Amino acid sequence: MNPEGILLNIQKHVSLNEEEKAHLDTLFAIESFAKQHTILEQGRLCRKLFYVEKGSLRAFNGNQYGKESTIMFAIKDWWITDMYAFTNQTKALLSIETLEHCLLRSISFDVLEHLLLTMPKMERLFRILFQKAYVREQLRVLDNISLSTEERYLQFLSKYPQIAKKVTQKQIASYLGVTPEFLSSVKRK
Amino acid sequence: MNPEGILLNIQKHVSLNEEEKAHLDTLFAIESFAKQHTILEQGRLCRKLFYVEKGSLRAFNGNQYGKESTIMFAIKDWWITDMYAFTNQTKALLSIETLEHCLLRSISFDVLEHLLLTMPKMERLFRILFQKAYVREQLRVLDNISLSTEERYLQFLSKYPQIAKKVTQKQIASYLGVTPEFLSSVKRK
DNA sequence: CGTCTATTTGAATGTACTCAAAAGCGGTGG
DNA sequence: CCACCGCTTTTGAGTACATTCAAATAGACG
Repeated sequence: MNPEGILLNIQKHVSLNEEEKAHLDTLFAIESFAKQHTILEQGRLCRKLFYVEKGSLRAFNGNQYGKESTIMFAIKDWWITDMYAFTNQTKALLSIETLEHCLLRSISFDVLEHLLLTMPKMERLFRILFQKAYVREQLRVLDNISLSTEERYLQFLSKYPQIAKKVTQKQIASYLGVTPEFLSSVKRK
Repeated sequence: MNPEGILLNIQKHVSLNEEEKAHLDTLFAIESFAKQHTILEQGRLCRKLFYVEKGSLRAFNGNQYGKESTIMFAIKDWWITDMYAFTNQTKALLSIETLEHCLLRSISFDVLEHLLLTMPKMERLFRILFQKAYVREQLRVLDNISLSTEERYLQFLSKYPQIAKKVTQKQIASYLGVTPEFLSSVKRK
């Protein structure tokens, strides 16, 4: 059991005894992926929820013209999946790719559903995580509808400096919802 | 106990026995507000979470120049608060006002926290609600960064036809993040 | 009926995109 | 270690999208 990994992170929100830790450790599979690997492809069934122990990823939607919109980045200690498709067990709206070598923990929909029903602490954990995730997305919506591109860019840099270091300008542009050319001209300002 | 109200809605997600229903019914206060009443004012402490039994509301952020950005509307069976400020028990980023006469059920932060700790079914309920809310906001972010104003307007109409009937053009514009003048010209198309 | 606000319209300006091309940069192979 | 390749980033010109401001029109409400 990695003392720096998923178990320690879970314990930031709920307490676990040794038995529970051992049990959870068996439920989350360990998966390792090379840089530039697509772990979920848009259109496919989304079966797993991932926790990032090492590395970084990007979730994005591609439209019919090839334009990509980045929904989220994930780095160490973040959870990532296409939550819409995972929740409804339907075709993914998003693709998720590694930006570097990644060490992930994964849990399938069925195993998670069973875990939630049998371990109230996990309902609490995910209630807390989803509550924070909801607040985060709502604040991003507020940024999107109320701030200028320049303000949103600066906000992104100050809010996620660790992510900003790992991703390209083009990927940040697709997260902000502008073209790379325009983001470049905003920086020039 | 209103058979059409909050208890029935909760039971769409978790089962409740008579005792639990009676208990919950006492925890959610009944509040009635006139049209155009501000139930939460930006800058004030956000103490309560509301459930809408009747009526409709709007949550919005006003900036220093008086420009308003609408974060959400709520109609019958929706929950509403400034979730950021409620979660952290800090000053509200949002104001919430009634759009018509409203009948609400409310629960304070402290009572809810205690309820979550003592009644696992409520952790499950709110886990489910926050999960859906997270997905909804994430899809809205995707719309915001990937669609044109016209597409987002049509999406809003088809996704929330009941809301569209109750709100002004100006309020829809502030939800989409454009000026009322521009929304008007988009409709003219 | 009169007042207040929402909606529409239009002109002028600023913001953002498209397309094309040049410049920068990292990785790979010779 | 250097040269080349592919991709990212920058730059610029032309066009489309969106805002501001002002004024006219339409609707809602007391």
